[in-house]
Amino acid sequence: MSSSKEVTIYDIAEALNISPATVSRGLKDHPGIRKDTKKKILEMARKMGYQHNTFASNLRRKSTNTIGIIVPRLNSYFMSTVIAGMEKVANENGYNVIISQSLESYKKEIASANTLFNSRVDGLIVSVASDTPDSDHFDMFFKKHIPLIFFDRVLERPGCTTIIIDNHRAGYDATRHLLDQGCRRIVHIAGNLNRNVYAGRLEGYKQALQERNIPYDPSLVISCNLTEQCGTQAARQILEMNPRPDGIFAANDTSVVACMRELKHAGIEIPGQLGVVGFNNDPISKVIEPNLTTINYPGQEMGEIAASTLINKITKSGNSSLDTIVLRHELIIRQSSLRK
Amino acid sequence: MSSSKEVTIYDIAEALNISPATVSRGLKDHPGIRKDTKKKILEMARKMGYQHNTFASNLRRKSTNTIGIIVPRLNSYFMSTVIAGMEKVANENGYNVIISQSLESYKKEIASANTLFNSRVDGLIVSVASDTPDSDHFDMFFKKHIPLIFFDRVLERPGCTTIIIDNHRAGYDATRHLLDQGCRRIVHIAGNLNRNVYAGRLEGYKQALQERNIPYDPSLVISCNLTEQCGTQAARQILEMNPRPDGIFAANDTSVVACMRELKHAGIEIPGQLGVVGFNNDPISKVIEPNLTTINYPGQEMGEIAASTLINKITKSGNSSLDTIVLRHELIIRQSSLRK
DNA sequence: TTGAAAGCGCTAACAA
DNA sequence: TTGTTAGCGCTTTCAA
Repeated sequence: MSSSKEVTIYDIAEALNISPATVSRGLKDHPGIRKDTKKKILEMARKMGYQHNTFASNLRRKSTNTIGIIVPRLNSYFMSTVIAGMEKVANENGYNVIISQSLESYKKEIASANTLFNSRVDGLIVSVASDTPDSDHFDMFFKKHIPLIFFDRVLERPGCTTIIIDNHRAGYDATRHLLDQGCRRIVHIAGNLNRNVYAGRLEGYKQALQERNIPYDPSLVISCNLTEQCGTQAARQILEMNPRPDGIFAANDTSVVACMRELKHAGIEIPGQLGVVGFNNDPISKVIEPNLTTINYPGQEMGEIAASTLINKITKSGNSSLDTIVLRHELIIRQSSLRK
Repeated sequence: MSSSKEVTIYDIAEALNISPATVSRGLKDHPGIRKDTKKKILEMARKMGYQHNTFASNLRRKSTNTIGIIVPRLNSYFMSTVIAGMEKVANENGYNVIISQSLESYKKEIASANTLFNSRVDGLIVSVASDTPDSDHFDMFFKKHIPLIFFDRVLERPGCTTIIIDNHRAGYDATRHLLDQGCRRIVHIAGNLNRNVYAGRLEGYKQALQERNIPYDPSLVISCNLTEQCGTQAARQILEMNPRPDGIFAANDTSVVACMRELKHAGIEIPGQLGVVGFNNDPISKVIEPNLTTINYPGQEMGEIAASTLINKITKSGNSSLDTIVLRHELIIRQSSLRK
């Protein structure tokens, strides 16, 4: 495809009348090479337009300095900050990243895992799709002792570090806040309950109710895929409920924002008739009116920690004892929930 | 790092008592290999846990079947649909993609370009950062005849296909619509005017004004980085203007949504006192109240076309005559601009 | 501090 | 239809 030939270390070696081995060493920061030799090599390399050949190097070294990332989707504020954090730490440590979206599909996640495996990534960071049933498709990584880290939407897998927030506690905090605001019939819009994040939030919801001696009513839990459509539909269900709920705690902002829109259309007053709390602190939460009370958690930091933990595992291949890293979250109170 | 040895085609060859070359051919869809031989090979490969070594293959073939993508940011709805489209087409054609965010920084864009160049991508798709002054950092790609395609935020560069919408026309449509709604003093919130997309939208704005014999007033153009902060600040500027503007056309939704919030806080009625049109049809445009009139354009399709055009260039390395591909856009009218 | 030489795993030209 | 063989460009061990 390319017309001009590639410049190799052999060409440099020849031009300088030294050996390729020396050139190879000079191009890196190999200890035990004379300073002026190194300078000569670097200069000549620049002059000749030398370009390091990653493949040859990877092939030889059997390591790629590349980290694979698989996420459900890129298009949320949360995810993009997570990935920015990962890229930052990775680059600082001389790693590249390959990003792959599963688009919430188990099938595509398998394909991504295979591709990244074949690309010989040195490590993998994953947040799983909503319908991923198990972690079998990552077996190949475990077999080859390629470190794998889950974040946010994690799977249980021994020896596999996970980075999460305390979803149970966050769900509790959110629900508790609604209760404190006088809500008694609180709908929970949940995601796929096979996912830790959504199961945890639901458990927190239950616990908060229990503490106030409010019986758990499964008919108030609407489990869906947390899309806009799902939120709209949830609103319709809520409107049909009798007696009408007086609160909503949703497992993400996107769905509940759509839900609020629909409810407002139907003439429901928020927070007057119905207090609302979301999850994620998506920028949208500051746009919807009334502004949405929501749970914030640190995406960038989560990404940075995931990447640095992974790189640690890659380099010190001894098994670290760290199994679960839990980051802080916080309830951000805005108007949508303030009934007092 | 990995403990177990890799299975190579030699191992398979040995196990089957055939030559490595045959194994290599069997593993692909090489024409002229007996069906049962091929079947044998594939079975044995599976049994032995063979894994294709991309590096060796790339090294040998001097091509990577990988496409590089550089974009300013991942976290917009538009960008994530673009990338989904690219991934789709790429995968269908046996290509992988490597995505890199410039985070709107020229410096980081250079770094990304270098990395992708060293990764020997077969082609590159770019939407440039807002402060990128020229395309010199892509020279290496041109020199090696590695096809490069710009989309959305493009640079002028002969021989380089660009995929865009008609920003001039879109800006015209948006402004024209506001004029039709009776606006006379229209503020334009613009991005960096060195970028084609923002320059074009401004030109369209000017043309629409001219057609109605409204003199162009530069003090009504607020050029910024189109972030939320920028929108908020724009609102403050607008509030100080005397006489007060009666319309806003913004080059993206994010900024103008923040701007609307601030204006509403200040008691301005939208669209009554001030009609608003955004750009992008971000999901947020359906959340803000009143819902935002905006320009929609097809992200997924743009991504698909970019990828397929690029792959075409890679494979048929003859220079296609296509220079610019212009996709359709449409004005989506919602309440924020309806003053009649 | 430098050099010689082997080989990472694969592919493709050529031969059979 | 299959096999032989020669590298792709780099790193690294061992020797000097």
